[in-house]
Amino acid sequence: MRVNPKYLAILEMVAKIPKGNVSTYGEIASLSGFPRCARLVGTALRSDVSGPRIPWYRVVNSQGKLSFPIGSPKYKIQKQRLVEEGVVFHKGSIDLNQYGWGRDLDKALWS
DNA sequence: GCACTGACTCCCA
DNA sequence: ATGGGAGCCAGTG
Repeated sequence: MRVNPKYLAILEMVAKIPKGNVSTYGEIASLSGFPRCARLVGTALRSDVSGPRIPWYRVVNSQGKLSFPIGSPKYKIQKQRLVEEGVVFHKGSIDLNQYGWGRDLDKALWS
């Protein structure tokens, strides 16, 4: 009810994002079994507003930025939340290469 | 039931 | 780097 099973997968995935890390909509979509359905993730999160239990703020777009208009209440909240978890905003953007979920490993290999 | 919109992403000019 | 177009699925009028 309220949410389709698909959403549950997405929400679960979001909930699995390690603290101090962030992920992208596309990433979540793929990991939850819906490649190219980034919008579904957004819709799912939006629909799941009912659940403060989901760390939706750990989800950012592929540009490493928040998907809300700058200055928007949600933007501020999300940003603050991330900062509190140790995520650093670099010029208004997050370094996915460093905080992206799963990217950190790649980075280690690359360095 | 159709059409538009939206917390997106990718690809090409 | 920037902008436009297509693709994806659900929610809403």
